Amino acid sequence: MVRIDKSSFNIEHIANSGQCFRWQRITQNKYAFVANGQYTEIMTDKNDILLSCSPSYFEGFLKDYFDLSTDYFSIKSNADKEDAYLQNAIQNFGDITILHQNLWEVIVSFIISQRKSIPAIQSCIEKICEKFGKEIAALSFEGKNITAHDFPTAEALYDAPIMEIQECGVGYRDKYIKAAAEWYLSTPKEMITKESVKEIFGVGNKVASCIGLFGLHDLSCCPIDVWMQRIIDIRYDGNMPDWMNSKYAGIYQQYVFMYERSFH
DNA sequence: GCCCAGGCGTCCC
DNA sequence: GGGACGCATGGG
Repeated sequence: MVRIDKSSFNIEHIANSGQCFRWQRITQNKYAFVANGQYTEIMTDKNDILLSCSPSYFEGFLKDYFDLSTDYFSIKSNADKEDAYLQNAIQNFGDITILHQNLWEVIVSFIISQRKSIPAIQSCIEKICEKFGKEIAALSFEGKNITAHDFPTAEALYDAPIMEIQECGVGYRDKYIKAAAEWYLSTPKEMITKESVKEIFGVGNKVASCIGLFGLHDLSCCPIDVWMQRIIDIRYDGNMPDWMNSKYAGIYQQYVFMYERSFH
């Protein structure tokens, strides 16, 4: 078990942020997620956060996954003080970090995300993992045996019959997923950029921007989805605010995304 | 049943 | 370059 300082981030906000789809609530203050081929439980305990893993796993993977080395405090302090809407978003959701997720998982997840609600995306991805992902075993905080499924590899989805992918509720995106697997397996890793992912059939500007932000950790990426468009139209009177073109646009976008959704 | 969801490809101008 | 349209499916 690992105990860390809570002040850096809010697990409930991260779980509901729409950047990751495999964080599931177990109880009031406890979540579980699968990342890096491992099942981990995470919970709040007074002023700390507890993790159901070894210290070496935390140092070797989770510390980076949670993006604990980025200085979010200064990024938030540098946000435009004149922009009341952005400041309110930071006040309410500024405890979200941008996770370092697996690139392949992000590509597939955001291909699926198009024209789907977040709960629908989550259940869809869970079905894909159960069907094509390797089974993994782990222990809960209480020492109970847990079985979960890793996110499927590109090879697994490349080999999967398209009908079986379709059975996971992906709808017309089945062919996009196949195309992504083929592209990913045939493209050298160092050639993958927020621009080059648009070569994938089914990946446009918005999904590419999400891949850049969540999969490549390019914090300047600012995905313009229906919510951002609504915010530009309603909160900024049709004019794109400066922060959307700033170095840390992706982080501010995340806070604003959550803030605006909290009103609906 | 109805509406909409962290869009995209295609067609047309 | 931009606007209209169809798209599979599931949650609320």
